Amino acid sequence: MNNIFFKSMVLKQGFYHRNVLQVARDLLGCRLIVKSEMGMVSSIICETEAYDGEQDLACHACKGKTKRTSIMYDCGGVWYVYLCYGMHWMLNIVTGPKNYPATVLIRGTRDFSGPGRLTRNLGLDGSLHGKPAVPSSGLWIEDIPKKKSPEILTGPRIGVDYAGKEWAQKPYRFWFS
DNA sequence: GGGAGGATGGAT
DNA sequence: TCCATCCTCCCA
Repeated sequence: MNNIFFKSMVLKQGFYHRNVLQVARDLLGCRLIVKSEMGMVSSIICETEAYDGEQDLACHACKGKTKRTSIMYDCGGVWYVYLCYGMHWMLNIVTGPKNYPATVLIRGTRDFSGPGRLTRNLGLDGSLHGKPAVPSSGLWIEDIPKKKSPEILTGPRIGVDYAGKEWAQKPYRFWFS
């Protein structure tokens, strides 16, 4: 059965308090849900990237805690949204325990490819920054029971060559086959 | 206060 | 390959 209203479950905050690589994997196949005055829209997450702590030179927190990155030091389960190239909103979910800056970038869903187009099409922007991923915030994620585990592929993250060979090449991008 | 550059995407 | 477009961060 594919009855999402019957079987889907809002991801608990504890889901996000785990290792960022595990969260990035487990988010694949989950349903991202937006609720606004326009109604409710959802799409299955099919591509993510992990950014793992201050030692990760591709992670914004590699320069330490700043005004922009301070939200990454919160406990997992809140949205980290920032503007890229002056026009694209990037949607990330903070993961891990408090004071460990790690996030998962939601790069694409079944209906929208690319992190910039995803947010544009879903009408998401910086107003969500810092809010928790729960229904009352208007943006949250639900799990969908799967009959079998999907085959997950990994590869280097996109657009982070500046981070140096070691970190740019780590297989921190996850997507479906 | 200035300047460089960026977790993109669309046009050329 | 180029570039729109603007926020953040670093440096002076």
